[in-house]
Amino acid sequence: MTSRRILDTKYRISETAMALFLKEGYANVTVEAVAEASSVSRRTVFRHFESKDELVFPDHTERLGLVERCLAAAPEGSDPVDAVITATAESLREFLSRPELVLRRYKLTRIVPELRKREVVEHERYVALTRSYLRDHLPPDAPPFQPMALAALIDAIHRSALGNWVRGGGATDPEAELMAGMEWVRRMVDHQSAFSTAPLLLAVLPDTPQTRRMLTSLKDAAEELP
Amino acid sequence: MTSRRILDTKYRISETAMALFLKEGYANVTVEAVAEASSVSRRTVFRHFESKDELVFPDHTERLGLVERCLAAAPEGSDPVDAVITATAESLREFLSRPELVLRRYKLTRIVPELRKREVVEHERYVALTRSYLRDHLPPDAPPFQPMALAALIDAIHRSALGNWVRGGGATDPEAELMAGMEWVRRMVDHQSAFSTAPLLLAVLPDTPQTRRMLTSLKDAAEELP
DNA sequence: CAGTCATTGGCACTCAGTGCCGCGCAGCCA
DNA sequence: TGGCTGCGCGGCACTGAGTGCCAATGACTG
Repeated sequence: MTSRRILDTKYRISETAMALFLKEGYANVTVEAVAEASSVSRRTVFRHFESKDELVFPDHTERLGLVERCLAAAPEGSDPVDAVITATAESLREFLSRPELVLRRYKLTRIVPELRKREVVEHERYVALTRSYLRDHLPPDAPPFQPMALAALIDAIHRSALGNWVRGGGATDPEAELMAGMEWVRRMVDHQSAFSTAPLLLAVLPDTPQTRRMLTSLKDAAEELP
Repeated sequence: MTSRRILDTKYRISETAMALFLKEGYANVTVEAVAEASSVSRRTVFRHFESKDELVFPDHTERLGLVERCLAAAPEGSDPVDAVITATAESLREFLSRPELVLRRYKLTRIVPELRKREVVEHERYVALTRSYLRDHLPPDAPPFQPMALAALIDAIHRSALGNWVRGGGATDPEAELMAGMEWVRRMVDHQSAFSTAPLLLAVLPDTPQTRRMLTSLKDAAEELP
């Protein structure tokens, strides 16, 4: 286990680094300068961070562990897609618990291509986790691309909700957006499986105002289902 | 326009580099060594490639241009999702036109984390392209996460098909897999939009052998539609 | 033949990242 | 109190990626 004291200095270094990057530009700030501003040696910076760009993502490995624990804690027989959705919601909550960090990071990643690349790689680590979980827990008769597709889909919605929140300066409700998106996913997956396995009963009706009204009530009723 | 002569030396350097990386290990090969083995100077290597890891992805910028042209060539009123699917299929075909490059790259990216990261970043450039296209061409009443979600989904299926092909040593039919996955996407999206906009007509029927048979024929008929 | 553009080579320089060693400062035991 | 141990840190030297600058070579044009 990593001690609290180490985590403190790690976050301290990260904060001074991000402040410097924002003020002077990422390329214009050497690791040496970060070390000086943080009152540590250059060698110590590289003990806490693998590389210069990681200075902007001090929380990521922690969050990855959180998601891993979430997935492992899911009950045995439960729906794997639900488990991934829950873990994603947890990850989003964790993100929102450090709003200043997320907002400053956003500013940096929009400006500095190097950091944007790193952000993409970090997200991939997270997607890889959920993907392998889905691979292990999805029914074996599912199409082979489903684990990869669903993991990418869920991550995209996660990023979209978080992105809208950050772009809006904190005005939106990202957890609600996430849940709305996840409903979309759930419904799509359910529709899919309904057509392949469940006993669906269909009929063609004349297109009259009456039948249209019936359709509308059916649609409304369907959307209110759990 | 880049001249053919430049492209030739570029690919020549890339090939000798990949051979060296496979033989001696990525970290053990300096750019200096690549330059020597390619009979060019170190400076020239860095004129053709931005960085050492780009040596393994000499075709990527080309392919990105291909996708861009494909999307731009899509007819005005056509379905944007179809346009993206077509462009993705084109990109896959382009991939398959260099099987040796793809297979060697796969070996490298599985072994070398650095190169895997770079691969992820390269894919993100492609997803960003389709995402922004979808953002511009999807109907404005679509959910805000749809561009991001669909782009991620389509790319995931693309990667899955290509990945299965590479892992299988060239045994599978990636274009068929791609199309199957895209059918899945299309059906999911259509179900979704059918429920929200199109005049769908539904009725509940008694669950009898007759109605079940009718359902089966309906389902088969629906799957044969373009 | 002179001039221009494109491609390359060579050189020097910055800086990220690593290995190694020694120091200081806890805590722990006698 | 004194010695022992382990962890976190600083200092230093070194490799190698990536860049800027200028000169040289070669092809193409008027």
